[in-house]
Amino acid sequence: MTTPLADPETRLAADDHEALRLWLRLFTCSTMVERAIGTALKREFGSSLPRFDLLAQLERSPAGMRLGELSDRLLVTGGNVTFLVNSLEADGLLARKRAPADGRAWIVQLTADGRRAFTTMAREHERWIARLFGGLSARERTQLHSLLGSLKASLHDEAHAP
Amino acid sequence: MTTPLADPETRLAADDHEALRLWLRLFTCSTMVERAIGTALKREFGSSLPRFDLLAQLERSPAGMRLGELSDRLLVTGGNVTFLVNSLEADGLLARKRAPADGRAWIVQLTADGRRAFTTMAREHERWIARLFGGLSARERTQLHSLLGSLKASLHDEAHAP
DNA sequence: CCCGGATACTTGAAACTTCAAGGAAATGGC
DNA sequence: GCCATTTCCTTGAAGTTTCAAGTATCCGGG
Repeated sequence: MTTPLADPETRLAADDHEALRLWLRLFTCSTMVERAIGTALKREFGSSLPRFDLLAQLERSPAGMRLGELSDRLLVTGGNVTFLVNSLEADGLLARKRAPADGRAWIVQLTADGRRAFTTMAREHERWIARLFGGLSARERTQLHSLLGSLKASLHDEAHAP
Repeated sequence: MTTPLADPETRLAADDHEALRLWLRLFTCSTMVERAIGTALKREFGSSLPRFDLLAQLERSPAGMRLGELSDRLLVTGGNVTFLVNSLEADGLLARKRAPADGRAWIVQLTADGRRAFTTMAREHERWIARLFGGLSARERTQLHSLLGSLKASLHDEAHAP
């Protein structure tokens, strides 16, 4: 029997499988953390990860943010942002106001209640995250952060390439 | 000015933020890949990532698989598996049969159509994955795979700890 | 000014997901 | 054997997300 595993085609297939396993593992880790955090947010605060993430974006933007920008940052569709903003607005955690120079756009901004609610959740949230990633050493976390940075940059290029 | 950044409390807070940034990056990478693959699956085959993932599990288990096992592997609830299996069964891609020694359980298995459909999609899927992760060097992919392996193991411990 | 095309957001339908409750079957102690 | 408990799956309601289509507004060229 010859050495079938060394020919280019087979090697390419092997590379593909290797990337596939990498993706599967990335997906699993992300899902496990998502579920842990989502469950805890619901249990402790009756909230959810998407709601928390949206509030987190607003908290970083004291001047407020357009729905479209939220859509870009949260990596979800515009319709979903509308849904989430409506819900959070109904709960009094954020407020819409008209964009100054654009009659089509809205600016959303945390209310005092929203800031308070987010701060409370964020404190616990950080503890959960620190615990979930505490199984890795500081060095491992740094390496992982760096590698994911490269991946993110290359994914971004990829998305703008076609 | 003293060295406020070195006291234990501040250091802990800094660690928390560091873990938070790591989580944010992990989440972003995972979401970007998910959306790229999901969009392509819908565009090319009118399918979706959850459906593809379920078929992928079955393809690895020629003898078939219980719904509960699918639930564990896909990291989704039982109700969700029932929904997906019903849908894929209606499309003729998989078949239910009774579990031999357990009257409560079902075994689901790919049909010939299901295997054919999965194979077609999987070929393209691997290309997309290879392309999405192609921005990393082989060495980077290996390192990332290894670090995510550690994270996954520690998350698993964490989930069984309380 | 006005029109065609882009942009910002909303809407409604369908897909997906979770949760809680429930039916049927297995399991273990007695 | 029998009953309490657990396990496996299904169901129905509620919530979330996407997609495609629609409305209103802005922008640039004529």
